[in-house]
Amino acid sequence: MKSTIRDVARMANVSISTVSRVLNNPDLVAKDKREKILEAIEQLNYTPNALARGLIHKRTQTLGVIIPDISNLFYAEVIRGMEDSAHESGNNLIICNTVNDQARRLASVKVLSEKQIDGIVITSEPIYPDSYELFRQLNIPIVLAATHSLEYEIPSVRVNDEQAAYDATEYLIRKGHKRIGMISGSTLDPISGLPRIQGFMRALRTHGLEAAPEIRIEYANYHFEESYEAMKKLYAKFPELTAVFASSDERALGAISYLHENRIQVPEQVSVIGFDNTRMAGMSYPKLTTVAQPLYQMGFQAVRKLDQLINGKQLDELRTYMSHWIEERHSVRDININ
Amino acid sequence: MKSTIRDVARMANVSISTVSRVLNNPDLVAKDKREKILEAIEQLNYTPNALARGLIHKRTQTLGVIIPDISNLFYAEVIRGMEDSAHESGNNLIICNTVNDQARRLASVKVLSEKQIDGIVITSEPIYPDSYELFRQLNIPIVLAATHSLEYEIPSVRVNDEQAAYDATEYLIRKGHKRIGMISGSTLDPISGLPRIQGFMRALRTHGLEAAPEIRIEYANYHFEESYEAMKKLYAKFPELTAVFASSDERALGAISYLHENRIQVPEQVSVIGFDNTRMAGMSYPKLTTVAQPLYQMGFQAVRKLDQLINGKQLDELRTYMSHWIEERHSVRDININ
DNA sequence: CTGAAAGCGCTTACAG
DNA sequence: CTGAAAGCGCTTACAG
Repeated sequence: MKSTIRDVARMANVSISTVSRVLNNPDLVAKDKREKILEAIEQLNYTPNALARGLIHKRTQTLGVIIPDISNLFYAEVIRGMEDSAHESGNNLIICNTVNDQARRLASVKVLSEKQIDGIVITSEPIYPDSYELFRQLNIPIVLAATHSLEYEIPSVRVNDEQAAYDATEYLIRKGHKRIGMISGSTLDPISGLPRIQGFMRALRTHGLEAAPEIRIEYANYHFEESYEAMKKLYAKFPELTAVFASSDERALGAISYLHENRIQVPEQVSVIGFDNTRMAGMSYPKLTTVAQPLYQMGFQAVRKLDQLINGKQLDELRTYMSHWIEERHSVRDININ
Repeated sequence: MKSTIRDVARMANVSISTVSRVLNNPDLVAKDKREKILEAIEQLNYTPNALARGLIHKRTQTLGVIIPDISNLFYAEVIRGMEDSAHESGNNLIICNTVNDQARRLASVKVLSEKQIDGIVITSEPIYPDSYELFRQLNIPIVLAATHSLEYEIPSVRVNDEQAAYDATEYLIRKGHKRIGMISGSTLDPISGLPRIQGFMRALRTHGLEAAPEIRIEYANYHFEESYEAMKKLYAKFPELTAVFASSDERALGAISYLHENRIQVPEQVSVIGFDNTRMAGMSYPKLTTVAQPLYQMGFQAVRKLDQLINGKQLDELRTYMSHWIEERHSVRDININ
């Protein structure tokens, strides 16, 4: 059996109040008693029960994290950042994988709330009215990571997807490409879909190219296989293309796989730029040039922000946009050169 | 403020005992009261406080998971399996990333214990005496995933690494390879190191080939970059090799990267087989033939086993060895054929 | 400096 | 069927 504060008190011949004090405010306790108590604690291997503490303090030092699909490599670095940040602020993370299911998502939030976690970071999901209603009801601090909400006043940490997509496209244009295609998430997807499409098209227009989304864009969910198929279709309807902007690394690898299998050289014949800079990007062949999101930092900052929110600190800004950059590797060719 | 059982009782004009009963044993309560209480619960958006419950039941329905490096893609599928299993048995998972640091590992276990989690699954780590001592002291159910302990009686779920390495090597031999090299983890690593080396050498010997580890084996930690270097060294000292067994997918990709960059065709000139079957294996070029571990199932079963342990059920077996298989893709060439 | 008491939000015998 | 009481393991005014 685990020993309790009562056992310690008995062994040290003091009241439980005094034991509690040496734990929380040792200066208030006379030296001799303090030492005897410390010794008893040691002997009994006593550790305070965090449930009892939580009940009193209304704080559990535990945070919830909602993730749509934890097997997506995108989250590996994000979670690592969250973990480090949590560790730094003395918190633990309960991670809930919602399998992209709104019902399971709401259920998870409810359970987390029952467990009295101090706050939740929600990743990658758009915030629907029923979610927001639940958050309000539960009155629980929320931070969004890799997503945001313009309708609601919820703190968030993400990259400016529209601009990042613009930059990716412009990068290709600077490298001399004009016949650029895109493999994108659905237009209904407010994160890796719509804004990146908008950025893509804005860059084309800005540089005097026709956007022509019907022929330039092909859609795929975030899986490799579907992106492979999308590349196939894209190539079929737009065979003159010299470059592809894939709106995630996994999509880029799916595209590259199709190209390889059809003996189309990357980047000699077709250049590919990805998005995310997951760890895979550095392991593929050719190594993937990609729009880097600061994945670790996004996770780190999201938890940091949540911790500030919980502690009633003034947030520097409601919606934080972290900076992205182009991580140049070997999958894009500069056409100007030859 | 969150409403409590007291608020519900007041609104429904009953005692808190009765409210508690409709929550835990509704049949014991008269229908009219029950309905009134349910209504009050609805109105107040009442949800029971899991801390208070946990304090009484000595159960939190929360499990701890210790992971050495969560950014390692190996864990993506494992955690997904754990999550699904936990969800099935009504548990949540607190995930602790220990950054491969024994001090942080022990600290994590202590915090988890203070939070009264019901059990812990530990992944990939060898069990040192000080760990075991702590587990004993804390008297907390433990299950090992992707590792095991022969010294201690701790339940575990893993693959038979020695046999899996044997099979990988034999697979290469069957494909006509004799000059086979290996990129391995350290001999000190009891998981991805020693047993896989032993399996590798046993296969060579069984098939009448000299093991000659000094020239056949090069070492690398689990990172891509180091494996790239290892491949370079291996190739330098053993240039006649026609195949390499890399003891993880990431090591395999590092090796392939080196080969690509030096215009050595994979698999035409050198075949590569990996280990793990992480999601990357299907996304590389060429797609990686690899020894598949049932990652999702390992995670799922580990949590399942832990749940059984917690509920005092008889375990089917202390040490579960899950079956592996060779996932044939395109990185190994059959030399016999031409 | 220290102990007794009240209380955090629940559950569960015990009486009636 | 229902309520009062004790108790889970703590913390924190309050008195002394």
